[in-house]
Formats: sequence, C-alpha cells, structure tokens
Amino acid sequence: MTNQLNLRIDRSSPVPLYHQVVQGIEAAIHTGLLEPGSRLENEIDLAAQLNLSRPTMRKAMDELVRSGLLVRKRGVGTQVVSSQVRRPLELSSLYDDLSNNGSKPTTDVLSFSHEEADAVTRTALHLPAGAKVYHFTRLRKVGGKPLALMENWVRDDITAIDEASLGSQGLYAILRNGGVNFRLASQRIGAMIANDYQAPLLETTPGSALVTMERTAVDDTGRNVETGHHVYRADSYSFEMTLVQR
Amino acid sequence: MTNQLNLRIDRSSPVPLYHQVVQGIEAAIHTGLLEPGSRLENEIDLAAQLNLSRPTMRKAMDELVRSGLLVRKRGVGTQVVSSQVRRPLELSSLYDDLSNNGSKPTTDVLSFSHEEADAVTRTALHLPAGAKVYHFTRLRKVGGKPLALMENWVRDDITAIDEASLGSQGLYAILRNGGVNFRLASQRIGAMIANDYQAPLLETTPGSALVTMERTAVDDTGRNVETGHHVYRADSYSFEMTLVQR
DNA sequence: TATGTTCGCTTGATAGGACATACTGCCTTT
DNA sequence: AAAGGCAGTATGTCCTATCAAGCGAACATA
Repeated sequence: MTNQLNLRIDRSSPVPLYHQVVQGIEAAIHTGLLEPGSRLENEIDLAAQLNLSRPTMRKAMDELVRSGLLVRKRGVGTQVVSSQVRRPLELSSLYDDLSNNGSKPTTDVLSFSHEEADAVTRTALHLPAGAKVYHFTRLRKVGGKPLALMENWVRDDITAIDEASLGSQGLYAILRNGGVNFRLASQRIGAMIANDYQAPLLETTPGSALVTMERTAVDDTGRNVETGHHVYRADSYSFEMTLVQR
Repeated sequence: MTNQLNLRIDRSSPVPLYHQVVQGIEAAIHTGLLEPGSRLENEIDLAAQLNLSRPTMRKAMDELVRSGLLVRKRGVGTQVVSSQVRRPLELSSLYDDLSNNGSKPTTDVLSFSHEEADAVTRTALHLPAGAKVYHFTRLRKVGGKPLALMENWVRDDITAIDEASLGSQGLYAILRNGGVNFRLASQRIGAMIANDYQAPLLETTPGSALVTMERTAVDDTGRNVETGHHVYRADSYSFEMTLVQR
C-alpha cells in the first residue's frame, strides 16, 4: 500500500510545484507503477513526503480528479480510476493530432480566396456587413489516403494567410503563430452521406458514410476567429473522448 | 466598470461559499448583467465586498474559467468570454437530455435478457469468464418519431433491472437509483450507413446516414458498469459540445 | 449474536499572508 | 517623435492554520 512513487520535486524549476506533482503522478499511472484501483496515501502524508503544503498537494490532485485519473472520497481516500483516459478534444487541430500520432499528414489546398463574408459566415464570426474573410477548402491525407475534406472561413484582421503556408502546416499552427490564443470552441458532430462532390475527393463512393464536424473557435479577446465545416471518412475517423462527472 | 453583481452569500447555507459565488456569477452572465467582454473587478476587491477570503474567491473563479465562462490574464484582469457555453457531455443520458429539453421521450424495449457475457463484453466491462450481464435493445422515440436505437450491456451485480422499468425511465436513472455513482465514461462518435435491420426501426431507408456512439461508463469504485452501442438518425441528432483550452 | 453508537481517519472548506510574474501604460531618454 | 525602462496592478503560486463532514471499523450494549 505504501506507494513510494519516487517523485522528485525541483524547486528551482520554473514549472509550478503542483504541476510537477501532476506530471509525476500521471507518469506513475501510465507506466503502471500505480495500478487502476490502487489507493494513494493520504494527502497529508504525501505532502509531507514531498515537502509540500497540503493545499499544493490538493491542487495537484484536483487536476487529476478533473481529468478523470483519480477519484477522491471523503473519509475513505483517493484511488486511481483508470489509466485509459483520453483527453483529446482540447482544442487541438486534426493536423496536430495526426502529427503527434506519428503519422505524416499532407494537405492539398483545393481552393483559396479572400472574399467578402456571406450572411451565414458573418453571423458565425460576429462580423459586420462588408467584412472580408479568408475562405478555403483543404483535403487532408495520411499515408497518401484521403481522410478529411475541410472548408473554413477565417477573419482577415488577425494575421495574413496564404495558400502556401496552408499546404505545409495546420490552420491552428498558423493562427497561433499569428498571435491568436484560443480559448474555447463550440462544435457539433454528426453524420451524412457522401455526395458526388465529396466522394471522389475522399476516394470513396457516393452514399458512403461521413462524419461531419462544424466548429467555431473563440480567442482570448472574445473574437470568433474561425468557423469551419469538416467531413471525415467514417471508416477512418471517429471522435474519441472521456467524459468526467463533476 | 464597477459591477455590483448584487450577490448575496448565505453563510448558514450548506452550499459551499465558493459554489454560491459560482452560481451567482453564472446567473449574472446568463441574465446579461455581465456582458460578454466586460471585465470583472479584481479578485481581492471582489473577495472583500463579499467578505470572503481570496482563496475562496479564486476557487469560484477557477470553476468558471474551467467551464469557459471567464478568462483570466495575469496583469490584466478577468473578463467574461461568452454566455453561450454549452456543457453537455457531462455524463448525462439521452433520456435526461430530452426530458430537460421539454420533450417527452418514450422507450420501446425490443429485447431483454439476462445472459452470460460474451468475450467482447467481458473485456469492455472487465468481467471474469462466466459472469452474467443484462443485455437489452431499446428504441427511443420523441413525439412518436424514432430517434435512437440503443443496445446495452450492464453488469448484474449492482442492481436488478427489469424490462418494465426500462420502458418507463432512462438507464442512467435506474442505475443511479441503484446506488451507482458514475465517475467517467469514454465514448467514441462516428458514422455509418443504416442497414436493413436498423432502417425500418428508425423509420428511414437503408443507406441513410446514422450517427454512432459507443460508450463505456465507470463508477466511483472503478467498476465498468455499462457499455453500449447506440445509433441515431443523422437528420435528427448530433453531438454538441464546448471545448475549453486550458 | 445482532444492533446501534462512538471515535478516528480522510477529504472538504475557508481564512489570511507572502512573494513571484506578466501585462499596461506612463515617463524618461535619446 | 520613437524607443526603452520603470512602476503599478492583477493574477499566479505557495505557505500555515483550522474547523466541518463523511465514512468505516471498533466497541459497547441489548
């Protein structure tokens, strides 16, 4: 029961202490040092062992509880729930997800324009009449196989976007480099049947199943930066997530 | 700039102070008293006005930041991001969602059995060989129109389930009444084409688009309580969510 | 033996203080 | 006039303390 969980806390590091603890426990869980179902020592002892105060220890455990790795019960203790928590859906882009996954995504820019926003786009991005946006369509492939067809509209008063950069990196990377700090996004996931336009591009047949995703992203100044409509081949892509009860 | 936000804190209430603050600010945002983009007073002043300590005030604001309603910037202040944060996907069941929405869902139990779990189910629920589970299929309708076809497997060592109760209430309500405290669930959302079995039940045609959802739910003791495979008519249902960048 | 009560352990909530760090705008300097 | 530095302000991190509340097991009682 006495888990040593050999953590080391570096007080000279710029990384906050509570975050070092979070990373340490996460690592212990993922390496199997802490098995699912096992109980941790109590907060006070753990804090004492690491020479931390109890609030700091608690803050670390709070994060782990939030992310679903730990469960606390008053009067009982804290135990590991699962090592299988996926936490995508944190405003990552498809490009990043694929890159982190070891795949090598490529992007074909099918269309690109800098045009006046239509009514729907103006509503989605909270733009006044006459405002212009970047509008483009991209086809993303992995290993030469098409995976997603993406149409996006982006405000033009943030950073310049050109066709070449869209072909070499993800949209979110471009925007982040342009100084955008994303804060939240609302998205809707559904399904549709591939039409005659989508099917050949995705190298499938009309009538096959597609996963659809519509998303609008907001930055830290409250601007709706980007909105888009994506479709994915259902046989190659699905959205995985972990829900945590609070 | 001086937002009074007339909050009242009831110290005799069993509701934690920080949570009272959370509810108060949420209400102020949703009623429009605090507009998106407006700045709040600083933490220390707010705490002083409510006769709270700064940690308590911060804990309240932490929750609001987590849920995406507020954004904090060091050296600048805290401001309201949006009043349009949806927070579904918090382990609610379809039945609850529809009920809260004012609709009146009905459930047809198409099949019901108490049987030995097959290998796939045993893996999903972490059950030993020979363990039994409840296995049932339900068709959910709203306003007489079929919406979802749901197949579920539930451990039988938690609470008894019978066909009648499944017809009158949601699965999660039954399990919660049976003493289950859900903690997290992992789910996968995708798409497929309606087959000859699904189409007539959902009153659609084979070949139409369906949204698929697979979910496994875990309770606070670490047991995998339930796993299921659901399909929804794509023209009537989609998953909406708000992602928060941390 | 069975049942009810109490006590100790663990997490939950709140307080108040001290110092660190990032951002903004003003003021100085060139 | 433009660029750089500085100070003020707000949040970020971390600490010590203390009481409350839930849970379970041991103990006492019928």
